[in-house]
Amino acid sequence: MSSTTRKPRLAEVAKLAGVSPGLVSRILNGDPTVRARPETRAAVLSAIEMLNYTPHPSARALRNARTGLLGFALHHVNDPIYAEMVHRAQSAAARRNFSIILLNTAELAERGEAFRNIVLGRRLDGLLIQSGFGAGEDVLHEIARTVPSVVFSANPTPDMRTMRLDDARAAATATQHLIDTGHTSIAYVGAPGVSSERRFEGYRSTLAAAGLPWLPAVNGGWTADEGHEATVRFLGSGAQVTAIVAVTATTALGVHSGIVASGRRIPDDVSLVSVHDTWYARHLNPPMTAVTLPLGDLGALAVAELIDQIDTPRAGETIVADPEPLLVVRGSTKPIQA
Amino acid sequence: MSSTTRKPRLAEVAKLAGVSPGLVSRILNGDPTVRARPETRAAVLSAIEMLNYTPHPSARALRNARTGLLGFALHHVNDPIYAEMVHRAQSAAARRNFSIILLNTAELAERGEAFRNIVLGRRLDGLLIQSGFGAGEDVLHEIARTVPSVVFSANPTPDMRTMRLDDARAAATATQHLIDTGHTSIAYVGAPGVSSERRFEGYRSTLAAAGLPWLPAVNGGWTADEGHEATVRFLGSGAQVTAIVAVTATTALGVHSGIVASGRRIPDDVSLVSVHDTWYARHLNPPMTAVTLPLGDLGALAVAELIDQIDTPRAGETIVADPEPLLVVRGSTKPIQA
DNA sequence: CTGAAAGCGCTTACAG
DNA sequence: CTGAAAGCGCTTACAG
Repeated sequence: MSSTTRKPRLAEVAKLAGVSPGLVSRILNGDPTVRARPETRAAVLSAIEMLNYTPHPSARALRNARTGLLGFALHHVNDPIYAEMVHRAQSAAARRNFSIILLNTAELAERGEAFRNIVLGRRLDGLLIQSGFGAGEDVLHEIARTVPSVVFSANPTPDMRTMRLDDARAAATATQHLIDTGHTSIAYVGAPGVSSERRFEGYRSTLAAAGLPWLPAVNGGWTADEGHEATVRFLGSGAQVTAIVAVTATTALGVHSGIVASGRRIPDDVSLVSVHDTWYARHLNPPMTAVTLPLGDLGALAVAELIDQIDTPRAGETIVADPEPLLVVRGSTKPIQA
Repeated sequence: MSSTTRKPRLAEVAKLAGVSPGLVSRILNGDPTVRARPETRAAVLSAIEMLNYTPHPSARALRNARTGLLGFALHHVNDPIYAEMVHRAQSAAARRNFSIILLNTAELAERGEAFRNIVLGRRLDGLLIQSGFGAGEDVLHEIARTVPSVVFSANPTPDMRTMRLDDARAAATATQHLIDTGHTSIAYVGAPGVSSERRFEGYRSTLAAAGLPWLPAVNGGWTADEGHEATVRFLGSGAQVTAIVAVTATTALGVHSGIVASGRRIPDDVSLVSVHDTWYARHLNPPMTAVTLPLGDLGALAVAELIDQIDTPRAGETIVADPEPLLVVRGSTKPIQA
């Protein structure tokens, strides 16, 4: 049982190799000033190997004021869009010997104590923050100013590196597709938070530019269940739209089922476009037309960006990425006069 | 800019309160032998408050040989079932002042180096391991023996605390539902790994017990895309089944779309039951009948169990939880003679 | 070029 | 009951 064997320390490696602890440390960290004889170096390396030595991260962290830990503050880990993002962020971090700690935005925003304990208390090296999904985000932004951070947000936030997602443009792309295929009566199902407001604005302005009427946002929330309820209510109240733009992939799924539950057909009676594409979109019946934003890539990019920032601090508002939204046409939309 | 202000140390709190560092530490940690005068204690507390003091976790970790970090090794964070589990595990951990670090099983199994650096190197206090989904898991089990762990698995693994999911029973419940509603020609769409094999066995034995024929598992993989391809091939090859049991929620979605793509109707031509229920099941068209296993609860429970185990080590194979699979009947199944 | 020593910020036996 | 001191395992200026 190796479970009872204590882990070897640097000093033991040094003793075994017949050198000082300092030298082992220097070799381990690739100190360029080290000019140890090849056989000395080999002895150190083989001692490390022999003892299966691994440096103690807490000791290192204490010395270096670096934990190798990145926090990822999310509203919904179980949102497929962000799950993918987390997944990619984790891989990118691991490749650079960082680890990702999961943080819950709601918990953080609610309990100042949690924020203090976990974010400040853990001495995280950096923070990724999903923003724009609700109230209480001021707290998060405050945190973001005390530690290197990348914020995923529609609004470039002053004094913060933000990874911009062009919400408005994505919604505009979705809306334009519907206009291009002859729809003139188009609704938007949204959710609370700035992100949705921006998408609504993309929807509204695109319709306005085309000289078409727009409707106030139908409040659907960020989940499929909420999207479903909102859609059933909306269509049940006699709304005569021929097309809907949904704020995100989860909500869109609920809108999808809500349209069906209301006894209308997709796309014959109502066309549907989702902002955000995800793995399940193509498996729906009918498959969901969607606007792709490469959030997985952004997750990886944000980690790279964040680690760079930790190494060489830079301040200020920076738009790091701003990918072009891509339309993927599937079965949930069809031209109005077809 | 508080970003430049150094964080206060224990010693500074002590100075401000006019006591020794040791006493502050004792008060902070609720040492029961402390009998400080109320005003002394108050002075300490208010000094902490005033400086917004937070103990340095690396210093503590170094002293206590405890990091407060739990690793969660997963195959697919973006699988909705496990995303939910991670979410709940995170909450449960946060409540006990532990943090969850995301680990990728595939990376761990592939690169021994990653395993060494991250799992041993990080000195994680404990490990949650999703098992049964592929090859190379021996490495994981080896790790699990060196640090307090809880393994999610069908098979209680020797020398490990395992949180058992009764895969076989869940699949049996799904299959029995189909038998009860008159189906006699039922297929199973599976995936690689022990988990799926166990579910297959549940399927097979239930049919056998009913005197009905069973088919070899259709290999669908753990994703919707794979489930889709496998189903299209399977049905395209002229299979005459009237019902399918799918290994998990993601695969089931692909089977769903695969049936539709093959020109058959759900449930009129083919009924479909998913092992595992998830948030999107009810939003499909038609909604998916599923067998619920409370994986979210298990995630939370596993964390509690793990932390207990860290506090008071216990060894050996233990079946920690074994919830009853619950059938949720929705629109994707219907009686054969209806 | 390498070794000895101090110190990162805690906690806790040991004295008093 | 509380303080002074040692030590957790590293890293790195400082000597040599």
